[in-house]
Amino acid sequence: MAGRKPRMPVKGRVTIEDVAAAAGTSMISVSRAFRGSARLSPDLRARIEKAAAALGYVPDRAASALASARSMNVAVLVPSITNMVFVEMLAGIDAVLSEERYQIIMATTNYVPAEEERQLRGLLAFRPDGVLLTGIDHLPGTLNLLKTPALPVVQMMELSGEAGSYSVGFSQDEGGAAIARHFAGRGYGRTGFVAAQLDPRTLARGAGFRRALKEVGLDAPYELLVPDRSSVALGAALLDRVLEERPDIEAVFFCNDDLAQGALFHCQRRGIAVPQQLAIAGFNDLPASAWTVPALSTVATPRYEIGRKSAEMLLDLMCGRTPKAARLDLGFTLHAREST
Amino acid sequence: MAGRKPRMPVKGRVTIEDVAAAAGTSMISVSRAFRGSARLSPDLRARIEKAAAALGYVPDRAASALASARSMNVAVLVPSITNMVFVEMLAGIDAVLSEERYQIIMATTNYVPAEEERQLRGLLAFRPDGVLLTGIDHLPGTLNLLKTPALPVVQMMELSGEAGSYSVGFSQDEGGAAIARHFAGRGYGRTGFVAAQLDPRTLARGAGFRRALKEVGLDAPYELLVPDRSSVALGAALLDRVLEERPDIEAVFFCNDDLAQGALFHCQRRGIAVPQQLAIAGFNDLPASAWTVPALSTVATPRYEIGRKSAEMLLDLMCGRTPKAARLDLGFTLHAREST
DNA sequence: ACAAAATATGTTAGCGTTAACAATAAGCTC
DNA sequence: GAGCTTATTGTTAACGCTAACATATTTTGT
Repeated sequence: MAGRKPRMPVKGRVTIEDVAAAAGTSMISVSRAFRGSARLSPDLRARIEKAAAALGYVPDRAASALASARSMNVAVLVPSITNMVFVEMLAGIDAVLSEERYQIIMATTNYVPAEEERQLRGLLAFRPDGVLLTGIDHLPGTLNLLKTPALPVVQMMELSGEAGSYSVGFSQDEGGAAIARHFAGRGYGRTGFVAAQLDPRTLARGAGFRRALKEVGLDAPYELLVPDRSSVALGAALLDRVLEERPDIEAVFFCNDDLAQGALFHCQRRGIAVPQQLAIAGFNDLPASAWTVPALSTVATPRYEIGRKSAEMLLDLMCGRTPKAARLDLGFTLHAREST
Repeated sequence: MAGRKPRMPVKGRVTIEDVAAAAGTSMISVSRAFRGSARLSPDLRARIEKAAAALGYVPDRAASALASARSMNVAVLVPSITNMVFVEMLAGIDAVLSEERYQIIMATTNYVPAEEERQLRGLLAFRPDGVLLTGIDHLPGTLNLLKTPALPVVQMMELSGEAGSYSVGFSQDEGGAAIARHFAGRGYGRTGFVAAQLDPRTLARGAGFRRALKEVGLDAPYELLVPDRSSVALGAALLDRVLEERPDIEAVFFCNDDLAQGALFHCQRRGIAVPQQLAIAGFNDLPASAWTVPALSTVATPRYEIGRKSAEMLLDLMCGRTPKAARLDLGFTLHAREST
């Protein structure tokens, strides 16, 4: 009306309206055709599909999300994707969600709770229909962000005791305890626990290890905890420190396989016989751990299944269904191999 | 007007209008405050920020993208995130893009060109402002999808000869050749090339290896190529096949470090001395490769830098600037270690 | 002191899609 | 064949935000 300059049409963007015009129908029918479910005559559907293909139409999620109040996005927060454990978990999540046409919007927290909150805030701008968090320890602000729009949330890797919260994982504490009992069964008395990247799951493993040693009547372990990020290189370095401080140590539980592999290699290099002079155990069962020489004893964790089941639980919540259980324990498996 | 039932207000969603009301100002000022750049009086800005914080306002990217024709999303396609190489590349991309408030929307192609096209179509629904692709080989349909909206695209890991296309990477072919020359320098005459997951980059390494062997006057290598996904386990299995068919082989170039590590471990298990009885080289220099015993000879690839530089180049393109170069070669480094 | 320029804020109309209706055509019951 | 249901298609008004203007308000130059 008022003589405003019309906005420059964005070049080349094909909209639902263009498709409708080309197919000789209305926008809403095109919308229905693309969402599948609605009833359309096969004839109309075919015409629309042809027109859309010819024009190279790609639906706009932003517009769709705005209009429908469903984004078909799921926000996923993981500590790191340098760690294969979380990558495999993501693969499980994606396998389930992509089937239902949900898109994963992912961010990494670098194991820092404040970073989790910051990244979550960024992901919420995508108006996700649900959220998957790693672990059960979150800042109050993080939980607050999820409270106002009452977003469905599932926590992964650990089991929550909190009422009204959903979680899929296993007992990290029991995992550590399993290693302790294994050490006891092998007759190792002077043990150690070496950990890096002291996230809650790592600490829980240590706590379980300590507890179970006590339960079977063994001495408390020598402990070496450092805040650095785990790596094979760090495992080698920490092994040196352990042997310097406790030359008589018999068995060491490394909080994950990266460290354990590094220690294993370093023993080889230093000519320390594993397990005769020193037994080594890890955690997670990374793909290479079965193939090192000696093969690494470790606790295999079902992260792919955790990803799948978490996604399924979230799917239930997003569709308004009640999940069978609010807390799903998928357990773990001790693999006693050559290194112990 | 017509007595339509008003749409249920979506519960709990705080909009820019709510913030404006609470701060006693207009929507546009809130919008400006959140986008930073626009000029606002410090007083108004403070009031808006306070109101937004109190209400727990989170901007809606979908609405913003729709209104501004800029999504601040960048689509990234990688073959796999099980492969650490691409994870590190992603880290480089994210380091640069998150700085400029862009969000990465990522999908994996599983090394399948048709899957790349399918996933790209899904990502385009996010109306990304730019696209990062892995490799320079794409289906015609894939390129077509990117042509219509004239999206900025940068190709990563390989160098494109195509005019008008942008790429950041290194010569995979030359990487393979470097191993060949290294083998020649060490005096190995009977060589082999073992590859899995036959993507274009893997094949280029093989081609370079073959070419350079010829150049230095050595026999063509024994070759074992399988389509399976690379893994440590597969490396061990392939080593057996190599030794069965060519017991007199002196040096084997595995197309990546996963396979090479598996072969290394397997030699150890079978009591084959590396490098005395058999020399082994890999490709990529994974973190563990410097720590195995013997340490693995390999070609270190600058994937983190490739990620960074690709993102910077894309940033240039998205802002309408012309990148310094359309093709950026970041090279590679041969690490001759104990395994050769 | 007064126009000109710069700064700060507001108004309006979409962006591309879908929910909620409305309308029309076709099929069915008895 | 009237009255009802069902299947198919269309119309309109949002969704939450920002571009493009318009309108104060202040600063600057001379």
